[in-house]
Amino acid sequence: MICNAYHIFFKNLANPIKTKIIMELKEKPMSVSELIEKTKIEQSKLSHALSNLKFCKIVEVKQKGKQRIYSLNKKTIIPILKIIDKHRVNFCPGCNRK
Amino acid sequence: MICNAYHIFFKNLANPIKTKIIMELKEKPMSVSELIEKTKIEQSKLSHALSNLKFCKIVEVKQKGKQRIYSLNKKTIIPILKIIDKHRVNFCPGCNRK
DNA sequence: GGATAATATGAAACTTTTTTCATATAATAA
DNA sequence: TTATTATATGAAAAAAGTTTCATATTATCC
Repeated sequence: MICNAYHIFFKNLANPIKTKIIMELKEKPMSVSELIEKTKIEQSKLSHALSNLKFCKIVEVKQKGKQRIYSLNKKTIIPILKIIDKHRVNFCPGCNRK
Repeated sequence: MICNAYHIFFKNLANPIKTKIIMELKEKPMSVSELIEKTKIEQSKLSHALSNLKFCKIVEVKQKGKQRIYSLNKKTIIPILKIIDKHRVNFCPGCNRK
């Protein structure tokens, strides 16, 4: 997997688990255990997902003792989420319901 | 399929055929036959792809005689593509090679 | 109305992603 | 240096997405 095409990057956003992680990390950097607790996503699944997100530099990691603290690349992700929010309001009015 | 989650929208961008279509429509609105000619994507494949893009309002269609003219929702898509271009320059320097 | 051109659709086959599960690794504490 | 906690990894199974192919639809021209 090489991140040299748009679609590789977007695969990370095209998956509900990965967007859930992103939403959580939007709040603050977190260790994996904290993410597990907040998202209720199973450990190994989370780990696989984080590994993809890291690959495309959507998140980055720092070691802190036994823990790894993941943080969001806000510079890229926040503006994208904003565009989608707008898109839904403007073009998918029916789509905003749960 | 309901477009009420980020990841549904992004599925459209997470696929090389769909991004190819987007790149083509960035230039100008086009009929399906014109898209076939430019992209060399097979008719039915193109049609399926366009149907998803349309669903999420990434493209829209207008009938013109027998033809259907597809056009890109530039308001949403152009800014997103720009963000990714920046992202690659800033965070994935190794990823820009073909 | 029938023929033709342009595009869409449905379903099965195929491919790619995700999930699961068992196990590995790495850091710290005892 | 062993035990424990935190996280990662690989591979097979399961699920989801894409392709293919045959056929349907729709608009126009005759």
